[in-house]
Amino acid sequence: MTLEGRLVDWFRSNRRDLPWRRQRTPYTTWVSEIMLQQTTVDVVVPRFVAFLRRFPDIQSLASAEEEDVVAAWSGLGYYRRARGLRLGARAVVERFGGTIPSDEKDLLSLPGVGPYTAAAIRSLAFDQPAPAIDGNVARVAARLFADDGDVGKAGTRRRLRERLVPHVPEGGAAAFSEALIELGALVCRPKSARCDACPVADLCAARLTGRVATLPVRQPPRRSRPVLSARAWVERGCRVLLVQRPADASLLPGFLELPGRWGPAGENPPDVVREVLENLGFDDVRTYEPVAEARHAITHHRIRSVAVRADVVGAAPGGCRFVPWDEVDLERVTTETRKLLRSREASV
DNA sequence: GACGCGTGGCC
DNA sequence: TGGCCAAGCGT
Repeated sequence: MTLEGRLVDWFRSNRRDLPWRRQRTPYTTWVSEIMLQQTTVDVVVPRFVAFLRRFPDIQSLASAEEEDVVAAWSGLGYYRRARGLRLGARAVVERFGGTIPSDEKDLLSLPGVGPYTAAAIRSLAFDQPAPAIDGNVARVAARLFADDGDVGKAGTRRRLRERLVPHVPEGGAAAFSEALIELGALVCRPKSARCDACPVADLCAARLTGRVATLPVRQPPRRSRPVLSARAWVERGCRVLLVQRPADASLLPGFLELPGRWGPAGENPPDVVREVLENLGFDDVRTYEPVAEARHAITHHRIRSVAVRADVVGAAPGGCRFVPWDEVDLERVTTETRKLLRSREASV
């Protein structure tokens, strides 16, 4: 049987039951593909279901407030994706009469839709012969064709796509595209390729030349650096002091957090907290002992967060405010601060 | 083309 | 634990 025939057959009997496969529409495809960018399936599944409940169609998403869409994205990371999705929905309503386009150029004109997502929507939702090359498929194809180009480079991905396109079966573009993704996710794994379970192992050039373990080629990732994040824990009655990150911050714009800043690992948290509170405009800052600690990671940074209890005199200056505990909206708080709040809660 | 952008899980 | 990874995109 042909390569494509075996892949599609394998997919038919091995495909996972995932919510976006149950109701395959351009909208569900779009939302799920954006959520799945750099994000694992297990994390996405519950968030996808909740998001679809909250924004069941493109009109509801287009008319939603940005902060509500971002809140629905809470914990998924890469929040630009949420803002792009909402802007994209508005663009679809305004420019395409509310119908998600199937044309590649039209799709690429939507914010957050790049080569992968455009191909995914075209193939999965419209059955067009556009194999979607994500990390999984790049790995599968690099091994299948024994291509030793850097799969992180656009040129390599283009070449792999051109090698795959001739295999797209007539009337089976969606199954072919998704089968490649699924094979990469379930069988042709980065570390342990389960070639014994692979339907195309005997056609795989990497397998035939003993290079499965060394393909695909990719640039080594950058090293992560340790960071100390010192946070102020200021309570007043049943309220806690929070600041809102600037709307134009590149990292987590608009999110609420405990006042503080990142710094080198050697800094003294109480000193940093004092400095931060004084810079906010508070007088008579007193710091006490650390009350919560958490570990977090943001691309290339390993963060050790320490919350230091402090007292201040005077009203909250602009940009920060005392929020009643029962009104702290965890969906609008950074994950780092959420971890600190939870850690404190757990130890009380 | 390199870098910034989040997070959770796994070993 | 730290490194590595996961259905990328925008600049």
